Amino acid sequence: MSLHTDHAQPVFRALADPTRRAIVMLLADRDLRVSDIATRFEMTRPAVAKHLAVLKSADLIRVSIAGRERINHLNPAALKAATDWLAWFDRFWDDRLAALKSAVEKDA
Amino acid sequence: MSLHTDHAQPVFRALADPTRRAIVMLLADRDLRVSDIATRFEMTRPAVAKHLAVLKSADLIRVSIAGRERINHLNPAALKAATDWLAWFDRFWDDRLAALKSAVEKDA
DNA sequence: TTGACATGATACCAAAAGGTTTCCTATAAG
DNA sequence: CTTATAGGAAACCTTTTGGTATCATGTCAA
Repeated sequence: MSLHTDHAQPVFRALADPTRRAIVMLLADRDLRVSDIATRFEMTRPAVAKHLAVLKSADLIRVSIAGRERINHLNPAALKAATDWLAWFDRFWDDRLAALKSAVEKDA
Repeated sequence: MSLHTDHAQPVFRALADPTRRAIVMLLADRDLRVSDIATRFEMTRPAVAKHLAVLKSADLIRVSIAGRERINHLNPAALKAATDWLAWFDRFWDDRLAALKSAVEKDA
């Protein structure tokens, strides 16, 4: 299976931390600067900056520089790597497919 | 948003490790014992057992005991927590695509 | 030009994660 | 009964992770 070429690794790694998932959701709503994000969590700005670095390395966020400010915006397309990996298992828990499968097997 | 109640945490945490994702794929194919899995990786059985413990704690695998053997089988339904979290962003990049599309059309 | 602000960079720390080795127990098989 | 097999459990080690405090730098504004 081509899933063996594990390009989803950085994305799953990034999403493993609850703070980072919360940041992703924040950025889904609007673009934010590091310090904007930091005020919304009970942790220091450098801590948030580290989380952003992990998200960046997974290409989940992009940064545009405007003067002394760096605007972080979400790149939702990067989530596709994870979605694709998970989609491979759809056939297992889809009840309709399971029903169809047993029907087909019975028929055969 | 109800996603704030982060029940997806154990699943994302479990999927963050490439070995564990590989184990999940193995178990999608067939049920296996700990030592069966261990032979397929370049690590010891206790190491694999630890990975299985993480997967169990996310309810991604279930164990049935048969004599001295413990059969691990996948519980694909547990992946739904992660899939649902990611699905929240589907409409987001759908919107983006729509915006892109209209921009392109405007340009033409 | 002189601060104030936004952020990067570095050093450091404790805890968690991923492994290994070793040992113990329970069951199956000869 | 004795031995081999399956796997749990504990002790230990190293690297990574998530976080802090502190300092350096570039830019905007008075």
